[in-house]
Amino acid sequence: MQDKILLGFLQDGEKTGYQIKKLMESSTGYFFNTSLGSIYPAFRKLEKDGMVKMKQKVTEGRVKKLYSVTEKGMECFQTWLNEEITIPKARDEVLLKIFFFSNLEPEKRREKIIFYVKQLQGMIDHLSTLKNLVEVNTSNRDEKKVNDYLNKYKIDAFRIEMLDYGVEYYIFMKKWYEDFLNRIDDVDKH
Amino acid sequence: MQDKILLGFLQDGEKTGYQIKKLMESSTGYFFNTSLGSIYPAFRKLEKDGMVKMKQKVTEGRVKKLYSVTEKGMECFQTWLNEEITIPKARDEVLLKIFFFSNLEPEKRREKIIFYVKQLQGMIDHLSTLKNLVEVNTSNRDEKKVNDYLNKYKIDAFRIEMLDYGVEYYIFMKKWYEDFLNRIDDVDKH
DNA sequence: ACTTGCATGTAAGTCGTTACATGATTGT
DNA sequence: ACAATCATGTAACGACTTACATGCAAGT
Repeated sequence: MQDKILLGFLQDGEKTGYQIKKLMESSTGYFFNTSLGSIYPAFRKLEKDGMVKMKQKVTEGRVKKLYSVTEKGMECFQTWLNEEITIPKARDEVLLKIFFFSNLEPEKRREKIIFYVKQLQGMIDHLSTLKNLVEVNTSNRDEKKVNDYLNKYKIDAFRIEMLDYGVEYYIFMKKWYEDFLNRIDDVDKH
Repeated sequence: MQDKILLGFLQDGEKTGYQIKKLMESSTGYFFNTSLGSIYPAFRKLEKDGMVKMKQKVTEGRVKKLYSVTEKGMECFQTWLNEEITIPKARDEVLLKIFFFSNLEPEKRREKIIFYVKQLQGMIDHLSTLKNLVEVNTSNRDEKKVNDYLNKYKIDAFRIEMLDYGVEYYIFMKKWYEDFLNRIDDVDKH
């Protein structure tokens, strides 16, 4: 999957590993983010397999390794995009803790959930801000400015959709945990 | 995390690795499920670290290795349960594909989403059935039967909550993807 | 006789992280 | 001068999966 995200980010032109890391942080960050320590070796492997080609370039005294996707890499990426999509495992540690919540004192349970709801609110705020930022920058009358903005951050309709999904997802979770808190409060009052 | 789920399942008595695998399939399965190939080595490590102790028992000609949690294991599990809970990364491959959806033909995009929505419905049906099964079995007048049932599958209020979360979670996703489908249909009509 | 389920285990491989290491440039 | 950011890389480690390997018991 690591390799697919790299090929994906190279679809609109050559980039360095560091650049991709920065793009990831500002876009896929909330659901997918990989460390530089796994990006660089991944690029080496992709190059070995003929999926990407590397071009060294010296800019402002710095040696940069620009990677671009090859024909073979394009095919590989398309194949992956075309594969049937299946439900992934949630692998959510929070759910696991709640599954074992009977082993924790009632007070502590409440504490944990209240703290978690606060964190979820923070995430909602953060993603909403990002989404608003995009909306403000794209509602400008100056079409050139809008396009420059969209291009700089590689934003398209689907990437905005992913921001929307993030907001809605965390709103759902927050609501569920708030209701859950009410339910366990009722139980504990007995 | 692997080790924590094992310690968690041992909280209500000694079990074999195989038993835990079965319990996982019928309870945490939809959000957490590990293979036997990682359960057995994990138990060995836990034993080496003094978290669990093993007792060999011969039942019906079969040699079983029953693990039980030690004092140290109890502490370790409690510490884990008490740690502040933080938002985990979603790491959802589906989101990643949609992020790169502009590289796929509009028709294929629709196909993928329609297929995914069907799968989500299947998941909703599956978890709803499980939840109903629990509800039917616990609405019995015979209290002994109810307790036997709850005990057999190690069900408590929180484990039922986790089933509820699963149902609600997949309903949320299904709705979002259905709305998403309508939105991309509108865009493609231009 | 055969398949399914119970029960355990190992080996190879994939995937990813953190920590360490280096060094240049840019802003304060 | 100093910190932050740009830019790349390696080593050690952790977590987990699949495939392989074994063997008994129970049901059909």
